[in-house]
Amino acid sequence: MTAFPPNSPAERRRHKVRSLILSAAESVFASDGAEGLSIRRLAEKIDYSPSAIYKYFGSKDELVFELKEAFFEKILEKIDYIVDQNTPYHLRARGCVATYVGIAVDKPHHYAAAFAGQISDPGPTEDDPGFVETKKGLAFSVLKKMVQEGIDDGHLRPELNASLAAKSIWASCHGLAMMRIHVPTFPAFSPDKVVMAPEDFTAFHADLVVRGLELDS
Amino acid sequence: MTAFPPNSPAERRRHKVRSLILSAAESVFASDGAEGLSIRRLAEKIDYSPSAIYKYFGSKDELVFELKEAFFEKILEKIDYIVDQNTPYHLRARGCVATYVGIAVDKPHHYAAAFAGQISDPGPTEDDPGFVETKKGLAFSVLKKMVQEGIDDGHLRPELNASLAAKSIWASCHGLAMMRIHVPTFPAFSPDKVVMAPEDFTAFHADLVVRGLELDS
DNA sequence: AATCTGAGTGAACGGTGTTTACTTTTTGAA
DNA sequence: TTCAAAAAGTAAACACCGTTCACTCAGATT
Repeated sequence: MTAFPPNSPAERRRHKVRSLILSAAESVFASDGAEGLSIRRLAEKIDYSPSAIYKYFGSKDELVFELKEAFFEKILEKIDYIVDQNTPYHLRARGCVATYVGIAVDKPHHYAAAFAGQISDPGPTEDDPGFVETKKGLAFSVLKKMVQEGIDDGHLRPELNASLAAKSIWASCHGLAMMRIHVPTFPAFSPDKVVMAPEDFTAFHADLVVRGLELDS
Repeated sequence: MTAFPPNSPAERRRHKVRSLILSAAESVFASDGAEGLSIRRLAEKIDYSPSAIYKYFGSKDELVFELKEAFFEKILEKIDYIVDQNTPYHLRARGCVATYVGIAVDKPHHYAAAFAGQISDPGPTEDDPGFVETKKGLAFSVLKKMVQEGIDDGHLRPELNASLAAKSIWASCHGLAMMRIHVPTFPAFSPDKVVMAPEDFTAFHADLVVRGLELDS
């Protein structure tokens, strides 16, 4: 029905309106988040009726999902770029942490929303095989690859499992990002508001994370 | 106006209704989160009118805030108990991580909501001096105390700043907790769903975090 | 006994996401 | 070129939401 790239005039027009909706939504979402993004106000902004939007997106969630995926693709690209560089492992690792956290802090609503899906109440549910193709899943794969290289190079402890280690790193980065986003003055809150720029703290955090994996010296 | 503990019959009655609201809200909140907690349905559940609730709480946010604070007080208590034990530093540190993450996973809606305040868009805002008296702030102080002891005992690198180190640990724990909450199958997602119980992964994560602070051996 | 205070209520206000029935425009074929 | 079918767009309604306001009424105070 909707081919990409669009070749017929109809498809081109449709694609254009779709993009219009997405870009208007993007700007609102970036500053006000998902809660602040109202279908009605969005429609008004682009001079369409609210119901028109539903001809392009099945629901608000679906619209927001595209924004989140596009955002995480940007993270994926930057991480991928760093990991693929021909520099020592520990530099790349530190670069990943700084970049990841930096992007998250730069677009806090995007980052927080990207993880704020529904909360699974009970124990572990069955595995989601589609996760690996998610932007998040791909970003994880890249991270894992880097860790594996660190192990193979002899920089990291050989008994480490790359997948587990990467998950731990990811969690640590996620935590710092979320702290920066949700605790306004992190890491400089009272009582001992440490004199350290947020970027320097990120470097400090990265250092601890990397140290945890390194060979005992 | 409302004394505590209540001594007059009127105060006792008021306190009772207040508790009724809170406990009904607590059960809904625990299973459905803040979004799923509707003042109207809550009122219906306890056989009051929606407006009645506003005689006890200024807003839904205020009501939810009490639930979150009570929850984080529980975290604080447990962490405090562990830190004050007379066991080696590394045991207490690992215990803190496991306990913290365990509570968060056990009450995911509470934990996520406790951090899901408004997102501060721009750079660092001015410090919030009241943070230190928050339950979160108190929990941090306890953690910091433990790290300081680890440094003084000679278990951790002496050049470390206890406050910074504690913040890094906190962030790492927060990250794991949030991952467990928001990525349903973490840490066992595709493609290499590692055969490791979530609790064991928490222990692994704790190990890496602790290692990052330890003396080079 | 009269008054006043405060608990509780019903109805409304302004907002939300979404659906339905409808009109208008565009398309593609006879 | 005409005409039916498909698609784009819309207005109005549905079912919610948090919150406020004017109001009643029971219980405590004077």
